[in-house]
Amino acid sequence: MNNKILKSADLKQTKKRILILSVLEAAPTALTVDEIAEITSKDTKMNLSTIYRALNALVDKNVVLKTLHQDGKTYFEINSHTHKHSLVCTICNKKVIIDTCPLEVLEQNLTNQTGYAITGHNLEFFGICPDCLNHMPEKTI
Amino acid sequence: MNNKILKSADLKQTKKRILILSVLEAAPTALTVDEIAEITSKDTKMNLSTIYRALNALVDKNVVLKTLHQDGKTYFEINSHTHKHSLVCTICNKKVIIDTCPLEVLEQNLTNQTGYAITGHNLEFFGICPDCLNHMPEKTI
DNA sequence: ATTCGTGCAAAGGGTTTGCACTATT
DNA sequence: AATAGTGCAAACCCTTTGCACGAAT
Repeated sequence: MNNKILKSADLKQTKKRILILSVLEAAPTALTVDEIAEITSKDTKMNLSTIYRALNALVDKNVVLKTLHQDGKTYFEINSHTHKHSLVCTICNKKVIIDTCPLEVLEQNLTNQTGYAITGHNLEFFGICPDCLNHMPEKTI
Repeated sequence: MNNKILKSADLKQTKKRILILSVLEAAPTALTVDEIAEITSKDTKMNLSTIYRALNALVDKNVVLKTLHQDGKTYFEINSHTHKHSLVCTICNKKVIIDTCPLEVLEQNLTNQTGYAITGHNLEFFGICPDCLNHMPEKTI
């Protein structure tokens, strides 16, 4: 199946790209290059530039989505076209997926008001997760 | 007035910090360090690290907000506490400010669902502005 | 006088790129 | 055989940091 994705994206089907795609497909959330490297390393060693290049090729083909998060790292995920956002703990980085996106309506309004053809958006929530709240000294809350 | 901000933030009132603050206050939108350097250079030369350090000190005091955008640059703006988002043209980077934030309601729901204490969010819209739409060859639309 | 801000140059982290080599088609 | 992918090391961009000097309290 990943073969099909690569074929229709006009990319050669290499073991490494197939592996990267399968990792992204199995992931419940967007991953960084380091995370992908960590996961794939159990299977094959590959250079970070290989991962970057494979991902960027897939991004160009619109198979994968690329988003820069507030932690300074770029996250990659399969473009499922069913669009989700996340809520990240600013202390431990634990992440929860939000599966409703309330922004489509707003986008239509924005188009009407600004004339922009809106092609996407990026939304991240920040907060402190229940665990970190519990382990936090009183005075810092 | 900027003196007051600095004083109440427990920061020494230097010409450079006062200048940086006045630039941020005059700006209609969040600025990068380069933009701030460009503007302030008409007045005083200052090292980029000075700007970074001044801004980060103000961020620590919650006077200034810091956000990493999808272009890989960090944007700074006065924390007006009246919270806004932007719509950025992916071609020419022209930016429109959106002054309604529809997310506070959503945040409350998220808190109930996840137990996270939500401390903020980051939202950027992307699109193509009317000018760029006009100058665009048909086939690329 | 003390404390903190600043300039400079160097380092840092994440990402990209040039080149020679290897694999896929 | 031709084309595209990969590893390696170096370069890149933006941001941060150490240190010596200078300015604000």
